[in-house]
Amino acid sequence: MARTIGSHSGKTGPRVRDAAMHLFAQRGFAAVSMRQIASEVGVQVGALYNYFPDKQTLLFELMRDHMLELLSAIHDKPETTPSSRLEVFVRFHITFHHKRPDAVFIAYMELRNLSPQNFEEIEALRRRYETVLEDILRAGLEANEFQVADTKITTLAIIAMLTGVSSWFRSKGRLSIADIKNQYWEMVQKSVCPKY
Amino acid sequence: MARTIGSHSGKTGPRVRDAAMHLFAQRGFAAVSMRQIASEVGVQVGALYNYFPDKQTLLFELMRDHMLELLSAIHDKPETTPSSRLEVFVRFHITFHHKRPDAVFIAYMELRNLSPQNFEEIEALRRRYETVLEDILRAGLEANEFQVADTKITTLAIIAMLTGVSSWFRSKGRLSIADIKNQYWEMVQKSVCPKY
DNA sequence: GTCTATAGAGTGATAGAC
DNA sequence: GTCTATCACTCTATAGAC
Repeated sequence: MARTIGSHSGKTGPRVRDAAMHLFAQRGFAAVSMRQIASEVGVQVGALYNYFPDKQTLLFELMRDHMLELLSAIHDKPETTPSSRLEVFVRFHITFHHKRPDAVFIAYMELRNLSPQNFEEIEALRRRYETVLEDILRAGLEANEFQVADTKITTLAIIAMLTGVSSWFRSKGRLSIADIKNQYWEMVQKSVCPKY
Repeated sequence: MARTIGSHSGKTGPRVRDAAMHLFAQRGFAAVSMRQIASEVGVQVGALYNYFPDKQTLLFELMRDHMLELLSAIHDKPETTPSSRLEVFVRFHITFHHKRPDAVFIAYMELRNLSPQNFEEIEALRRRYETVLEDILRAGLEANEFQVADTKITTLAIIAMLTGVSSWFRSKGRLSIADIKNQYWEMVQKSVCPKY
């Protein structure tokens, strides 16, 4: 939309981030120009540089904020049973990612467009998240509630499976997100169960 | 490498494809220029256009050939037991994808850089592959060998889990690809098992 | 089949007016 | 805080020489 000249009460920053998030998710970081972002927001390209020093930093901040939100939203309760902790994790992961399809897509697809230093920072956050799940699996292993050959591999396998939901789930589809959560929880539960 | 002037016995085509595959996988389609591909091969940019009409077609052909190879390599045997067919599928998927990390990466990451028409063609091939697994799950369900709530969801969940291996497996790592296959097969097997 | 040269458009980022 | 104008490149793709 065309805008008139002048200040607009400090709302441009969030609007730029929203527009960038959406465009990056849809077309990819490298394929989106600063002019396209500006046009989506309704400002000229020069105005964008009031909110970040360059395009790389914009990408980094979107990814970092997403990971920090993820980490601050997961609340594992080590005092409960491993099986219950695992169920909470599975349902949380699907819910959280389902609400932020653009951010999820960017976090998984644009890692290679980060500068080496920014990449390291995002990777560290991702590893922290994986550790939450791995701790649950280890606790279940020690309590003989789970049977897994290798907690690290199982962690990566479960996260890959759960995150995959974002790539195909459409809310107009045959199944509700509640159905999906139930089914994924059943699959995960069985996959870590001791063989009978 | 610098090259001298003249023809080079028809080997440039494959070399261009290899270079493009590697560069696209590493940096992303949109971030790689025709000049970078030419430089990697050791020719000037104009020479590339002897082998494809434009950059979009180059990407499409890489993806299409990968999917066709995948489809021609999977040999499901409907006359054997569902459990055996599933094991063959799991091991095949990991093996095939493990041997072609660049092609796998491109096939999953660059879908949005395809023109709508090319996208449809690749999607159709991907669905054909998914159907192989879904048929196995349906057979197992009918034979009461498997218990799955929804064969379509389970198909997508298993493929996401298996394909995830490519994103973290490094041959120098702690576990061999044979270990990985065994562990993934155990997880998949348990996840579709009837509850005891 | 490959080269050089170039057309024509687009890129990220900055300077200075308002 | 946003605008306009611009710098200095880079991009894909093509034409025509060899």
